[in-house]
This record gives sequence, C-alpha cells and structure tokens, in this order.
Amino acid sequence: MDRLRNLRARLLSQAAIHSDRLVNEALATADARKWHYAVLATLAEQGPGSQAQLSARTGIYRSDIVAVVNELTARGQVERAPNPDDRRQNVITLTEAGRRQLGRLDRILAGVEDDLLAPLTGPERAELTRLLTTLVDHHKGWTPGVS
Amino acid sequence: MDRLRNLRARLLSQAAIHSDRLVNEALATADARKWHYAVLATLAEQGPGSQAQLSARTGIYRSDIVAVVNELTARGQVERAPNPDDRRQNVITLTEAGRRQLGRLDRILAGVEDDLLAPLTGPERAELTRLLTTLVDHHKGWTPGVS
DNA sequence: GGCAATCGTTAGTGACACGAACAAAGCTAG
DNA sequence: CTAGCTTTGTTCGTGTCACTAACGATTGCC
Repeated sequence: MDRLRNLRARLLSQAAIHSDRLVNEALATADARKWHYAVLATLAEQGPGSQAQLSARTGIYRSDIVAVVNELTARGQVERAPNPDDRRQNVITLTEAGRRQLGRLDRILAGVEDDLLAPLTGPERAELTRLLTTLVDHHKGWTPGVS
Repeated sequence: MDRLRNLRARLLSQAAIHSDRLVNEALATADARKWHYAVLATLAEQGPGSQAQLSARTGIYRSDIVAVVNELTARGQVERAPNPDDRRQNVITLTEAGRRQLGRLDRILAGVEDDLLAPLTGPERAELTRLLTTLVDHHKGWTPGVS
C-alpha cells in the first residue's frame, strides 16, 4: 500500500514541482524565469557562445533558446551578433547589465535554496546533491531528436 | 563556477524531467498517463471516493480530475455514480478492468524505477527516498488558491 | 430562510518539453 | 568544382501540466 508515496518517480516529480514553484515565484520578482538564469550563468562561466552551444550547455531546446535570447536582449542583458567566422551562427555575449542581473538572481536563488532545503541538515543536503547528480549524469546520454 | 550543476533546484528539475519522460513513455505503451496511475492506485488503496477526495489524495487539481476520470471511465477502468447521500458528489469506484490495469501499470513502473535508479546502490536508493519524502512532506502545507 | 462553503465542471493561461520543416551557410567526397 | 550531407537559427505546432476564475447545483450552519 501507499505506492504513490513510495514511488521515487513520483517523489521526484512532487519535489520538483514545489521547487519549481518557489524558484519561479522568486525569479518573477526580478522579471526573470529559470531559463534566463541558466543562460546568464552559462555565459558568465563559459564565456560568449553560439545559441547551439547555449542549448547544449543549459539543456534548453534549440527551438526555445530563440525566445529566451530575444527576451534577454530586450532587457539589455545579453547581445546577439552574427559570427563573422561562421555566418550561420550568432555570438551571444553577456552585457554589464546582464552581469548585475545575474548577481541579483544568484542572491534570490540562494534564498530559495535555503527555503527549499530547510528540513535537511548540512550533510543531508550534500548527500542529496550527490545522489541527484549521479542520477542526472547517468541519464545524460539522452539527446532530444536522437531516439 | 558551475552554479547550474550545483543548484539543487535545477538538479531536482533535471532529474524529474528524465524521470517523467521515462514514466510517460512506459505508461503510454499501456494507454495510460501518470494521472491514471495515481487515481487507480489511490482507489485501490483507499477505496471509492469523491473527486474532491481523489484530488486531495493525488495532488491533481480538481479541475483536472474531471478529464482523468472521463478517460478512465471511457476505458472502463472506473465508474462514476452520483452519491445519493450528497447529491453534489460523485462516487468513483474501481472496476475489475481497472484493477487489472493497475497490475499492469505496477509492473511497468517497477521496470522504470529500476532503470531510473540504476546508478544507485540499495542503501542509496533508500536514502534518496527518505530525503525526498522529507522535502515533500515539509512543503505539504501549501494549498493551491490559498496564497 | 438566508448565507457561506463545497462539489463538479468548463474554459482559459502560461510555462515547458519536444517535433517538423526550412533556408542559409559550411564541410566533404568524388 | 559540384553534389550532398550537416549544422545553425528560426518558425510553427503539439501535448502535458500547474493553476485560476467563474458558474450552477447542492448542502450545512446560524
């Protein structure tokens, strides 16, 4: 009995739903969504890149990257310029405003994580991180469109 | 650096996405979705109930329960009858076909969980279950519509 | 007997994951 | 050099899901 409560797939879903709600509510106060953070953080850490690279690094679909970059350019947080070396590509660059926004989002998300992980001790948080990382890495081989 | 990989909120999302995809693909082979399983399992364990009760027990919105029950009745897996004691309510009952379907789905999901948790040892799986349960329970107080 | 709460239901929103197809550009093999 | 394959950005569309708002019918409470 109580299969629902013990199904790991369901536990994962439920936890992710709560987590996503917290994250989205918090980011909304800074006029951002999770994708915005993902792109800004990736640009800050890995430097400028094409949209295809951003897609690979963030896990956002290449069809959805377009809108995200549009929104970020509209907010002046990134710049989109054609790549002279390969005219198929765009080069996306973080602006100063983007860097400031990333700082804000970092602080917001730190608060959310505290909230989210409140019932767990320090070692438990570390263990959860480790287990989840193992899971995510294990299923990494999957690529959309490549059945 | 590598904030994305260390954000628990993001790890949770990513793991849930992989998990949900596996679950949905597997359930689709039996003409079912995760909601179907949630309702069937709840009925089997807690007995017949109103749609409001099902909503509370499964976490499905009461506005979405309608469609799920419609689909399950169309497949002959549950029955919807008005409750004579309270004519606002319907009583949803599991049929024999529903019980058989639940058995099928149970086997399918067991396979999925094996797949999903493949990289984890037995104790690790137990620990993950415990941590996730703690998280989910902690944020249980939240009710939609009640800000 | 009137009011608030409950229940099922419909309709709609917005975010997401994902697919199909296309034009432009680049790469590779003959 | 040319024909063919691949990559890139982009548009449009699909299905699922969480969630809100509103409504008629019913019921419980005072």
